[in-house]
Amino acid sequence: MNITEIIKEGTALAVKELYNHEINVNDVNINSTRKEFDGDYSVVVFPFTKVARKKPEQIGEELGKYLVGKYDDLINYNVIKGFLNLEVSNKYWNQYLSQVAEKETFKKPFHGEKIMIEFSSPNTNKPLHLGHVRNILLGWSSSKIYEALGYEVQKVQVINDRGIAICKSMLAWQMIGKGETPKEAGIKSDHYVGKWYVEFEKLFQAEYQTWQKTDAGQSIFLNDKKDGQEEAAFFKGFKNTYFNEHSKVGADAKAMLLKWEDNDDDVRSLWRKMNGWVYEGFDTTYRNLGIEFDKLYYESDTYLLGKDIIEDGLSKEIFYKKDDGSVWIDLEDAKMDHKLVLRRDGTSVYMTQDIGTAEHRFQDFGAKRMVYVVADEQNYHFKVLFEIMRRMSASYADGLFHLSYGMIDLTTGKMKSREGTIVDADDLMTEVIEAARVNALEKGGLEGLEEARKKDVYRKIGLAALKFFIIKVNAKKRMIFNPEESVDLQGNTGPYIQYAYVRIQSVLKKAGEVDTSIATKYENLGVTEKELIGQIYRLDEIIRMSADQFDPSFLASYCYEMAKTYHRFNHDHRIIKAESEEAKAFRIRLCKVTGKVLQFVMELLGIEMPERM
RNA sequence: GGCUUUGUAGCUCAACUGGAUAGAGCACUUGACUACGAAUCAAGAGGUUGCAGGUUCGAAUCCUGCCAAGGUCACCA
Repeated sequence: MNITEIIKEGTALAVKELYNHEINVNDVNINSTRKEFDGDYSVVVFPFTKVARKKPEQIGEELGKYLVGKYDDLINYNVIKGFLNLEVSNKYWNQYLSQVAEKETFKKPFHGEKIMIEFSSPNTNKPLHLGHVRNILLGWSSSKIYEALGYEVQKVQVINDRGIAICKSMLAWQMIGKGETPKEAGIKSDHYVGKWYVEFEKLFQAEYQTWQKTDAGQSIFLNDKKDGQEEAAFFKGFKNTYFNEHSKVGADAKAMLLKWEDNDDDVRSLWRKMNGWVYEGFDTTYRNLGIEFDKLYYESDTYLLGKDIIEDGLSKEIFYKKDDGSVWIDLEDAKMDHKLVLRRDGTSVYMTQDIGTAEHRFQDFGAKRMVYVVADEQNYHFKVLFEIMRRMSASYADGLFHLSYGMIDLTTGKMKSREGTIVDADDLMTEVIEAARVNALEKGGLEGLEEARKKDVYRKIGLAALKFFIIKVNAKKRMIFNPEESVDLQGNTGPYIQYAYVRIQSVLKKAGEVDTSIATKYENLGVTEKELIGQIYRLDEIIRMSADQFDPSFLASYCYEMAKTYHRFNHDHRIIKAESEEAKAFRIRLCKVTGKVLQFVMELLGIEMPERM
């Protein structure tokens, strides 16, 4: 049994014996003792004042005396206000360290449970951007965390490969692309398709502007405008209607979508060609980011799913049909609205697809837990979806989870494609790696290394800076992205943690073979040494917490704290020329374990460690 | 307007889920390389936790009401 459990159980036992009152072990409130006081763990004694009918200080004394008397590993106590500070023996810490040093891995063995995690989910008409990067890092990291807890994880990407958006790119390319390929244009292929999407918007805007001046445009403006509305404001709001009802290119794009749905050979082959370009580009981006998927779902395969489930639900009276033939669900008793699930022409909407896809995936993989990594703008959608699945009595309904994250803002405001402020994922990676290269050359720590390995280190450092910068922020919160800070290499950053690891490797290399078996004879543990072991001790707890809340940011601050303690330890103590052989053996062991933990946790965050930097 | 999320140092974020004097980094001011890597360490300054009430031995955290910002309320995805 580990020390925190001993303290909790001992306290519960003490309360029972001393005050004749039963309490739940988990209700014992303990935390790490603050630095300014003596001790390792503190028990909060206020909750016992009622049952003991004594002052907190007196209860603290009595509990402290009881615990220290009963358990050898607790060697001292003091009471300050309502807090009982307990000191754990050096022997305990030292033995704990030797146990951890024996471990081959911190990963838990497979226990049979499965979890599916969907993330990234791009559209094929545009390249990946900063928003996707946050999504991907959260999804990837959550996958790694659940794997570490012994789950079988299925990493899934849904590709939104159909719809009006990709038709716009296709149409523009067909109209003015003259059969050009991305290779001929010298542009990364997903960016190339994105370029035609932008070209379409230009064509459309030009057409729209011209139309606004025509008699037809003016008469609609004069008839439909609200009182006192400016012409520019009116036409801004009218854009969608214009696209759907008046636009030539809009009609062409819609016609193309219909042809696509009719399986028209020419349209389908153009669609396959251009999506192929996009996938090629995405693959490169994913590879550079260091991530991969186990399975891809294409919306073109799944967009018709779900209708049969709606029929089934209709017969069970979970849904109802309106006079016009459209199908709805009434969620008012769950404090939501009525929601459409089938159009009056019988075609599906977004919700229908998601209902069908959930069932489809469950049949594919059989995971009771399915996680959707999607930005918080879709909170309501998922709330509705999960409620519907519950009412359909899906066996996995309670295992559905929306990993909702806040969107990223820039220091200058929101990212908007129309204003050209979208931060592109490929550009971003190039920039951070370049910044890492410039910095590494300045520091000169890589001299003598061959060029290919140097490049690998630049990549690891740059990506660490970028990934850590994003992942250290609580997933649920909206965050502000400052490009300059994202390439910072000092302070609370990925490279700071990498540097701790590199220092460890350097020490271990210089030390050579050291017999660590005498480490447990070392008795005078210093403050930073104890602190470091105390942090190692918390690894499982932090992983558990990140998993439960689907938030890797806990692990990010955990490794930052640990790296920081290591740097201080490294500064305060001599390792290779320690004051005794026991001290040296102990510190080498501490270095090894710290290095292993740091590497393990950073891997859960999707960040690689360099051996030098 | 309904529902919902957020508001903490000049800036970017923490605070282990109700515990002790609210902590880090950046930026700013100092100090430490003839020490195992200075991408480091040590120190200084910086706060009415949006505001006002309430619950509690104890509130940044829970409740209520305001204020501000975001999201969402499509037969879009």
